[in-house]
Amino acid sequence: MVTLDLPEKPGRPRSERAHRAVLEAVDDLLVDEGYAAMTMKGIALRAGVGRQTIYRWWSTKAEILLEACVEDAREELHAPPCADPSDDLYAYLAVLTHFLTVSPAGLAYRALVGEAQHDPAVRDLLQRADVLTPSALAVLDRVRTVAPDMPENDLAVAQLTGPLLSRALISPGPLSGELLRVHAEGLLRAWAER
Amino acid sequence: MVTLDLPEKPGRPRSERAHRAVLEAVDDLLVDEGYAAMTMKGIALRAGVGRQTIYRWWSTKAEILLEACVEDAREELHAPPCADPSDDLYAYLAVLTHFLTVSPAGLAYRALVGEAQHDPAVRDLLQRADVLTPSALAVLDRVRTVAPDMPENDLAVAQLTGPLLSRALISPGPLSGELLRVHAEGLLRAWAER
Amino acid sequence: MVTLDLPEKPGRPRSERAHRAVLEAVDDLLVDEGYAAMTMKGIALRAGVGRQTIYRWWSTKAEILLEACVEDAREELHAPPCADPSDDLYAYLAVLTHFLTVSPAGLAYRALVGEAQHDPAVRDLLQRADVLTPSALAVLDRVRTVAPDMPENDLAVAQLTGPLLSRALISPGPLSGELLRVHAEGLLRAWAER
Amino acid sequence: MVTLDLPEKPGRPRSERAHRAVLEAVDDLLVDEGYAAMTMKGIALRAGVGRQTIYRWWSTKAEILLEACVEDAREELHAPPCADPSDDLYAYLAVLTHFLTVSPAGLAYRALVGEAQHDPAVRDLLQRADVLTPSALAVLDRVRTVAPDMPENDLAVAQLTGPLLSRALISPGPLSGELLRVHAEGLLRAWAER
DNA sequence: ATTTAACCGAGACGGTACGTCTTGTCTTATA
DNA sequence: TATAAGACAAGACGTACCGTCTCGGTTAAAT
Repeated sequence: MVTLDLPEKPGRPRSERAHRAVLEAVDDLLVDEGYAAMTMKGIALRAGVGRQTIYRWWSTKAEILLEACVEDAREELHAPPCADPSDDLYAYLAVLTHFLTVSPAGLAYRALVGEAQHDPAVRDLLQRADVLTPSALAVLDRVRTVAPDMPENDLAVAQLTGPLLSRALISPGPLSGELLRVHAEGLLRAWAER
Repeated sequence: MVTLDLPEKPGRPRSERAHRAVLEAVDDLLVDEGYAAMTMKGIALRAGVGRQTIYRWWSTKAEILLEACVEDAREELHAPPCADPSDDLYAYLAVLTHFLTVSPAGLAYRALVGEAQHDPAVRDLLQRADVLTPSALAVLDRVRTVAPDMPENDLAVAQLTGPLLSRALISPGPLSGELLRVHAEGLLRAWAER
Repeated sequence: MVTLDLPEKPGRPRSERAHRAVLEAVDDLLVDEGYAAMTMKGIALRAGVGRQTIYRWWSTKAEILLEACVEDAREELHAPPCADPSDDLYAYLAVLTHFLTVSPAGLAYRALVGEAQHDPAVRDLLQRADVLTPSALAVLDRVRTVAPDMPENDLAVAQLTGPLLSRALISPGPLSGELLRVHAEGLLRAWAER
Repeated sequence: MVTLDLPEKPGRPRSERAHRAVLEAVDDLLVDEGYAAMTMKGIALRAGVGRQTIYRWWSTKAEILLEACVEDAREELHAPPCADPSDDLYAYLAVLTHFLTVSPAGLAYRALVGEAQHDPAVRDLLQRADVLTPSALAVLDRVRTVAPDMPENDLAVAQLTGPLLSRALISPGPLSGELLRVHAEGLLRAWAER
């Protein structure tokens, strides 16, 4: 019998423990202390990890944030399809609001959007790995049949998610569920056959 | 006859020159170097002003930014009323897009929104002195007569401005004029009598 | 008859109140807060005087200190002559020790000597207006008849005052009265006919 | 067999290069620019060292000065014993004068004495680590046999070194060699059997 | 009685040093 | 060779004081 060893590199292998610890430390710090207090030193300390280890695997704080939120985001932004288009949109708006205003992953996402305003590199990073768009497109595709006048994706996504996102970025509380329902129905009327 | 002298306090009066210089330096630095490179030291140097002079009149960088954009914003976001509601909305969306994507004042505003994600104090500041809402409400009031189903201000403002703002914060280019027109008409349909 | 009016300058004359207030503020601050906390700003505040008023009459903090101690020093360092040379020297050493270790004027003098180590201009000032030498020379002149081998003034003054001054500058407490007596008698033996 | 490993703490060890560089920079700056111009920033720059590195190992400028002079002082203040007591005292007075008026280490010492007049903490520091006393005591011990009436160390050291120190702190030039000889012989007469 | 000029207090001005903080790199010993 | 610990150079931070300037107001001699 032949043993099929993977051609492992020499030396000590990457510590998955350290990897996870960093991502969790970022989430924790973000929730406990806020973004401003979240320094590289602090992350390393909280994670029980050497500072150099962080720089070895991520170039910038933004990359850590992105990795810290992107997986959770995919999961949290999945709304189960509903038969009724209004319900479908509403369900999505509800999970989106939850993500943006409650979830630690959403907190990381907002921090990332914030950093993007200060640093073009982060802006690029955020555009290449957009967190919201795929889930929004999935919903739009489902309701497209009953929304024949839906504009091109660019605008439709902005109309769907923009009000919630800008609200989450600027105002203190989330839009109420009732208003989310109003928004969903407004979109359907706007996109209905003329 | 009684002379009504103002009870001016003693001491050298505040230098309006220094005040203006700081606000202009902030705008210039933001455009030339970007937010990340905009340090207090740099502002003081660019303005030809002592560092303490800045701290005397503003507590934080955010306060300078706010003052640097709030006046320009009021002016730039004023769209002349149009007879046709669609034109009215469209005209506003056009100046808003210009503000958010081209104007230095809009650049300052976006930097401020960014900082608000990192610092709760800035978030409060931004909520108390919101830059976009007043101009948006002015337009909404004008079209309200032909939009009987317009929801409460909170949501209506978000529907009107949110797609443009979130777009400006995340994506590289502005929405085209054509899409702005589509957005305006969509809003009117959404808000039309059922 | 010719009137010999002083050619007084026009304008408001110098305020003697402010002059006194500054000198007293310096003494008070030195005693209450210590030299390090004695800033120009603090002196002006304590004296209830404008900052510019201080700079109008004194160029440096050292000049204020000098004026604050030089008069008191002349008075405090006057020891009444004694018939016995040993008593004469001892009496002077006693008032000198008191001046150097207890008197506010001596505190100012030590502060000045300290500043002289950091600033050549203060060193010059101190050399031109030496505070200790005149009083020391007065005593030396009185005992010279019974001290035929007293060296030239330069060294004799240093031998008389140096041990006390250096002690006051470096060590915590003053030399005891007993030791002052021993020092006085040692000097007389050193200066006695060989 | 038991290995006696030192329980070294982990992490990068202190850089001896930086340590030396700071001490040398202090000496250089003191000689080149004077104490007043010797800032922490300047020391760091001259030494090619981060500012924090200085604060990591020394609390105050005074501690740096002390370390910068204390080793040199020990070396420079060592006068080889002479058979003749007068020669012995004279040799010490000569090296002491050289230290106080010419040597960079002496310059640092004088700056330290100056700072001690402004800051009680420096005064304490200087008392605990007195620079002159040990060398003076060494000489006094050697001549004690021919100076039976030498007073207690406190006063004897002050009589020996005080005139030179106070002279160095206040007057421009050093005492001449001739006067040093006179001083030495005066001390021996003062301390001779009555 | 006005005018004039130097004085006075208060306090803002442009600078600069302070001591602390964070960043990204480096240098150890250990695993 | 990856790791945790931690020292390193660099430089921004907000505070304090420096000496100058700019006010409105006061005081007294010269008009």
